[in-house]
Amino acid sequence: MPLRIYNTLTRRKEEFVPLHGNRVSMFVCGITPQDSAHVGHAKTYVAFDVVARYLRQKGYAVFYLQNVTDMEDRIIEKIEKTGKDWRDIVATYWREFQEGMRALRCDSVNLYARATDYIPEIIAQIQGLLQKGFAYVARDGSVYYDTTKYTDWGKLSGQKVEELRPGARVTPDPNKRNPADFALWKAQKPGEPAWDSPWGKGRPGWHIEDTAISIHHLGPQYDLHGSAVEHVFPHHEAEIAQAEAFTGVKPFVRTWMHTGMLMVAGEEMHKSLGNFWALKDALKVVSGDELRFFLLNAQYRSPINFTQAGLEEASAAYRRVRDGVVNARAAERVAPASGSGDAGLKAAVATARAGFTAAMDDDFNTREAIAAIHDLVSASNRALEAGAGRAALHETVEAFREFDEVLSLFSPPSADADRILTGVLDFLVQLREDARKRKDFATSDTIRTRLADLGIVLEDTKDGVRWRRK
RNA sequence: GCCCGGGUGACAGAGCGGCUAAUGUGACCGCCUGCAGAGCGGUUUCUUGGGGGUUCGACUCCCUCCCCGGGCACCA
Repeated sequence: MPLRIYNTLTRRKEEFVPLHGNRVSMFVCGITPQDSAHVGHAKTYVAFDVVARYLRQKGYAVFYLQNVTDMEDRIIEKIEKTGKDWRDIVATYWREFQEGMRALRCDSVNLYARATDYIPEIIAQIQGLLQKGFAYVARDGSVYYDTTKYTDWGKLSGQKVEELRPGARVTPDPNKRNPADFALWKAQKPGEPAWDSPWGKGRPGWHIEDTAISIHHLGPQYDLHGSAVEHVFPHHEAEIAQAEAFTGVKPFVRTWMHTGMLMVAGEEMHKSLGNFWALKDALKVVSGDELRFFLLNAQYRSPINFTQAGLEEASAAYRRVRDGVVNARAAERVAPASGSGDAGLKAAVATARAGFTAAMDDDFNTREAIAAIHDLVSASNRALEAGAGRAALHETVEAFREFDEVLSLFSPPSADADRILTGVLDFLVQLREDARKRKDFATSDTIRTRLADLGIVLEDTKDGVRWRRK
């Protein structure tokens, strides 16, 4: 079955066909490290992590590029507020972002490209736009894109220039010829970090780094560009205008993907609303795996409401799935050759695989994919009660592994650590079993209590004792 | 005002032209159990925002109204 992706450019789900054979180039707008990353960032990057993983599982050679806006207005504001060097600000929040990404298992990006490492490419692109007449130099040495010269302006967002309300949220820059124009290069103001350019000292505008970086690495046309919906206009509109004017190749990007917003208690998350959730604070309330599950428990284009109740529900559902997987793995180790639950379990594996693939092929519907996993967990639990054989359990465990290759929710963090832990626990479980046989419940309960304190839960079943992380 | 999304059981959230409308959470009952936990079985609740239309048939397509979220020129 072909993979279909909702393309913001055409407002339809389209069959995904890469430009160059099985190679896929994808670019996702990265962060500006000027403050703590928040749960909204997490939602977007978890979504695209899964996109990259699924494409790779389908056999595509994916190059996933993400930029880092390490010089921008908000960083300058931060300099003014804190008096710190911009490099320190960037380094601090970048480290924090990476820690967050690690906790969320987002590790599929091939290259994080920093804007300030691409000043020559940015300048070259601005020069090209000036030569082709799509840009002009203002009196202060800033360079602006002339949106009146670009006839496709608005094709991504469906906006018409004349219907927009200039200054609805931001005061128009007086240097611009038209309010729609946007800065390609910003002239230095006293004390600001700056780089040399043909127009004097200054720094890149917000939109130009993305096209300079992505065209440099991915070429004048590529497969996927992702970000959150809030960026459709003006940011992505500006990118299209820059790239297509500069290279003459249309469309700049074949498929534009946009994630839905994260809301807090039904409202947009904003510092000013006092409902801001930094990723690092959220990770104090839930584990990275639980948060990842929570975020994937909705299709990526849907908005998600970040609430305590929602998190608790996701944690409960997450544990059910994880424990089901852990129990199937444990049972496989000790399973007999065959069992009465085998036929049903094998059928359930086939159904779950088909369901998972169909869901993911339909615009990365992780919610439905998770439903398929739930079904297999139920079937596996049932089979465990009825008695399941090694082969059927192996297939089940293998299916879970395949699903986890994409969703990355419950694979153990380290195979080696897991092996040692398994050995130690097997030993303790044996000691406890001996005590129970002697009816020495004081000893057996002490072992269980102490392990529980350490976050390991022991469960007695008719097939023996199972353990799992709390 | 204009441009996008969306409104489905107690809650979260799929399905988007045709079988009793997934799945999970919650609640309740039962089974299992030294105790506990998890699991299993069962029950609980939706005719799909309102109205109109197309069709043999619509949650699913079209029109209209209401409501919610996002964007409207430097937010992932």
